[in-house]
Amino acid sequence: MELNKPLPTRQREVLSLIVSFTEEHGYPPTLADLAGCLGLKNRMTVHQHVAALKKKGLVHWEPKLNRSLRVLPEGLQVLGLRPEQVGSLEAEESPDELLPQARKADRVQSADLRAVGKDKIVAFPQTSQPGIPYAGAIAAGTPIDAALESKEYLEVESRYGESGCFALKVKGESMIEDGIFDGDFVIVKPNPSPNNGDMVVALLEDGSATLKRFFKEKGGYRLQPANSSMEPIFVDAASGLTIQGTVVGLFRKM
Amino acid sequence: MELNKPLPTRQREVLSLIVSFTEEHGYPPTLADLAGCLGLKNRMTVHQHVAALKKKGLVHWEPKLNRSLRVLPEGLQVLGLRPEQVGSLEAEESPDELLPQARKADRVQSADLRAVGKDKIVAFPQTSQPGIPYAGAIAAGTPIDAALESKEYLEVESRYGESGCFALKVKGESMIEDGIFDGDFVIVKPNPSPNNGDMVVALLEDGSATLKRFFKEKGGYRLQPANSSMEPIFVDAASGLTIQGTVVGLFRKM
DNA sequence: AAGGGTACTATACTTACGTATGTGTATTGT
DNA sequence: ACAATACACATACGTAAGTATAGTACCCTT
Repeated sequence: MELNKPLPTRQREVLSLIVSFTEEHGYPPTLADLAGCLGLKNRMTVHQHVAALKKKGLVHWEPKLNRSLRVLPEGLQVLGLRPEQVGSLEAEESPDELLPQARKADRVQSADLRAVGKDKIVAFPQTSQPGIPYAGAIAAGTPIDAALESKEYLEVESRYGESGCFALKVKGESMIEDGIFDGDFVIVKPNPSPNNGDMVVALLEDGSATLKRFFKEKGGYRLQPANSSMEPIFVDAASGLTIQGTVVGLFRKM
Repeated sequence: MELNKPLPTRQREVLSLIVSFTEEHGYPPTLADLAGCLGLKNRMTVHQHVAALKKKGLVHWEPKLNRSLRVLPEGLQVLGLRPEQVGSLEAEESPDELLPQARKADRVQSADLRAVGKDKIVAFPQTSQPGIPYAGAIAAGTPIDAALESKEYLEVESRYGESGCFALKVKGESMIEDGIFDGDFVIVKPNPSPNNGDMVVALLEDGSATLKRFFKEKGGYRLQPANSSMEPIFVDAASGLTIQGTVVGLFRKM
């Protein structure tokens, strides 16, 4: 079986060290450099580790070419780094020893877990994000490794956050047949005039808000759930139906 | 007496070549590399030129250290380039005035390191999106206007983009009963070891990728679609099943 | 008990790379 | 005419750096 194996500790350390060494010195390390930083007595050990990294497609390394070592985007991803963060002389911890680097990666991971386990909507300070790397269509064969070099990013917040959109958490099953489940978040764009068939957030007379599809009919409006066990709501044109916006996106955490 | 002498043609060419070579290859050139690019038959000629450049303080060049050649800011200035335009990997852009104050401070701090090592400064865009305003649960009455004052934000990219996650576009209907439709984006976290019942991106022997729920069973694995009209896939433990990651989020554009 | 992956060491190469030394030719400007 | 500078080439040498081969040891899982 070939389940995604975790990168061996030492290889991850080497990978991380290549990044920090290159950042610090402005040129890539030699095997001897790496060995020295790792406290190894022999270059061959590093040679083996780097060879493994190359085989896994995480680094670029031309045979017999001095200092040609380079960490590929895939490698940065393994370390939890973004390409934009590398190459800048940013606040990094001492690159000399390498254990802190390894722990740094662990820290990122645990931070992620903490966020996942936490309440769904959290506002915590964050550094800039261009987006989520987009790796291609899932049925298109073997996309991951090759596609992650892509510069495409799935942009969510930048697309919706800036145009007055807001998020709502969905309760209930009224739109289940449209693939919107209880607990999902819909991204709503304030919209004065929805089109027929748009999914809208409607505010009813009684003050309750509901998520339905909007249809204009003779003498009023029909709010149609996507759940065959539920009945549509008919609203008279004269009564107070307020459309708060149309649904332009959906987000679900698992 | 020592007024600005114009840089000799050939030296300027060498200087420019160092920049472009480094950008293109990701590592600095050797003297032989430069000689080759310049059509010279001998490394010594380049050696002289580079030595002259070093003497003029335009490049950093450590004696006997392979590929330690680097163009200093002064050199970039001579070429009419701005330091921000020169990136090691690919990041660039963001002129000085857009940098937040904090980042400028970081630069001052890195001035030490510059003397020791590098001077390449790559600024990256700071779009700083806090997220999508979260307005509450949709069934909770009349939330919108009041809730928009809320300081809560639905964070998407910051949560997933940083931890090595990537996005895949879903093709097909195999997970339709789990509310994942054709055209949706799943956010995948690279995961070495999925748990039973996790939704995973699996790479099958034939090279195709598929989105299924993962179950470990005696003697192998079951990849279960969420579509009653489709059959589960059984994979023998010995054969090549690669799990590329588990699905941790879903995003749909409408 | 056997096999495989990880991790490290040691010796001994071959090649890549920087450098010293020397020669030569134009083109400048005084 | 002379020196100074820019530019180029060749030979040769020493070291920096990558690599082949071989061996040890510690875990795992089967």
